[in-house]
Amino acid sequence: MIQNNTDNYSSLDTSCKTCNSPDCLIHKNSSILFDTSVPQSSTELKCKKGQQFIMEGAPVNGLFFIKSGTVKVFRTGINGREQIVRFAKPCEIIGHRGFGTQEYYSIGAIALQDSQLHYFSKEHLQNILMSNPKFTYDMMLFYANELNRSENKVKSISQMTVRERVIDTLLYIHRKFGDLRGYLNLPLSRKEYADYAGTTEEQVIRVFSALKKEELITAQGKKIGIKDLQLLKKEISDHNYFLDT
DNA sequence: CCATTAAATTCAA
DNA sequence: TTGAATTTAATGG
Repeated sequence: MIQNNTDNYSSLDTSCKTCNSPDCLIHKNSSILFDTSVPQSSTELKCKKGQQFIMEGAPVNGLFFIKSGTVKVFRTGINGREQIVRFAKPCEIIGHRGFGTQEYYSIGAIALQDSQLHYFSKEHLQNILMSNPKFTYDMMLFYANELNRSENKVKSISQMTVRERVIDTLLYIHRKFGDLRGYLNLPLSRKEYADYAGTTEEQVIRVFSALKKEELITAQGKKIGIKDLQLLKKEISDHNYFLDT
């Protein structure tokens, strides 16, 4: 049973080969980003599963870009409750919120799997942003998307029922990470679903059980399968509409 | 929310 | 590969 592609870790190269996405911000602009004439324009780091690479309150020195693996971005509330802001996959940027004016991160980030990250210093990026409209435009699109999603999330948390928020979370994971052999391609604990949906673990379990009984999803352990995407979508769209990414 | 049990994962031999 | 140890899910108070 050791046939899974767990990780091809060894192949390190600065050109981002693993990523073929034409939409990838870094890929599209790799020639400037990895400018070899600028010393230490980027550094690569590996991050083990469960390792936190952004601490809340730490000073912002640059941006992270995910090369491989997945990451959760969260904010800690007053009573220690964790609010997961988003899940990020390869080609995405982490830590951009504090980029411009803010001095300290208001979020933390933890690798959900062993991950490889690129780190770009603030200075290097600022230079590029000033001189390269194409890159700046791509960044702006990224920010716009993030803002859109973030506004949407506020709405969903304030207006939707627990059940709807859990379904919304499932759909979000499904859209973003897809499924593999019928299961969502991202193993998350119930707690993590809860932290994203803004509920408790128990509530998530309850909703999952109900959905299982209604044959809308299947679940064994952390493997969640979407059985009836259309019905789930329908249930959400009654109250709300949702958007991508 | 907490305690209990069932189930699943990890780890080491 | 197996099963003991640890972690995680599920249920009921």
